[in-house]
Amino acid sequence: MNNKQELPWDNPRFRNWVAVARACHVLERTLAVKLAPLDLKPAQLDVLMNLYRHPGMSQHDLARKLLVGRSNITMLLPQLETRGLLRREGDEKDKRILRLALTEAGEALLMQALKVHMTLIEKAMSQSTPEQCDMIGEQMRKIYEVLKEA
Amino acid sequence: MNNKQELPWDNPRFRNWVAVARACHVLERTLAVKLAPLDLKPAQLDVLMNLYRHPGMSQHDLARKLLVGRSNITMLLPQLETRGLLRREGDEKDKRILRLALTEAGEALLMQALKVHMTLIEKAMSQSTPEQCDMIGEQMRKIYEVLKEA
DNA sequence: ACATAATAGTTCAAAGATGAACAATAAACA
DNA sequence: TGTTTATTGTTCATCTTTGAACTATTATGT
Repeated sequence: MNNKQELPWDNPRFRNWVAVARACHVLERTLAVKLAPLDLKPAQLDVLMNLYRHPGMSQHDLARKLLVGRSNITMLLPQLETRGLLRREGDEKDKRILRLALTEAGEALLMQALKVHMTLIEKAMSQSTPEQCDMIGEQMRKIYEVLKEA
Repeated sequence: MNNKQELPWDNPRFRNWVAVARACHVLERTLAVKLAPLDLKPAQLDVLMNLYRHPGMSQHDLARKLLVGRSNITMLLPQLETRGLLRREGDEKDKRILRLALTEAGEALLMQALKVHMTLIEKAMSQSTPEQCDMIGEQMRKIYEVLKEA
């Protein structure tokens, strides 16, 4: 009964992934701090970003994009809608669907927030050469594809 | 009044970091699902892993390692202690400190959980060559160092 | 057409995370 | 020594996140 399997910490893949997770975590926390002056949380920024790129999205689409439950979206949107950052209007053909879009104010705030986000990411990714950076992105997209339907 | 700054999505660093964040997110969610049979959450697994590698840690040390608040640890530990997975005993010299260590049961459960975790990470990181994998880890450790004191 | 199944969004209760205020203890320093 | 400052862990109120149950609407199949 020897359950001394090869310990994960000796495995490069394991150690390297842990580094990825830690970098992600610390960047997320830092982003939260930097966004505080705009009264915006990372999750809310994610919403604004997706609506900017995909106006007319449904809540269900948004939830899938953000990898969260639909109820999360339901709880998240009213905060932003009350602040006049986005609009929700029912679809003509399918009365179940609410189509989402940014307002002028939402777009303006997004631009400010993106500056903050971009600055932070620049600080992080400028550690790597452009080639390294692209390679990292490429591998991560592969990982996403492999795991998303698992 | 042209606030059409260069859009982040055109910036490789931005797009590639987004890929990192997405990969992290989906792996974390998948891990949560795979750990469910063991009645263990990713956050709890993080605790067990750290206690295995650093027995005798204080709660404060643990919180710093996990990048969370001390109160978070206070809320997290009783669940595991009640299940007999870890011990908390006061330090002799400094009566403020509680020293943490895994029990036999805790170590056994950790080994099972690590198998699950490792399988998942293998699946993710086997997309990359060993060289790519090491490079990714190296860059991520740099990012962590740059951001952790920001 | 009609019954059944699937989908979009909401509600609600439970669990998690966060930060400020607090008690106990230790360290620093006059 | 005695006073002040720091540190450790806890408590508590608040905010998020989550998943299951629910309503309303559309799609499917007979």
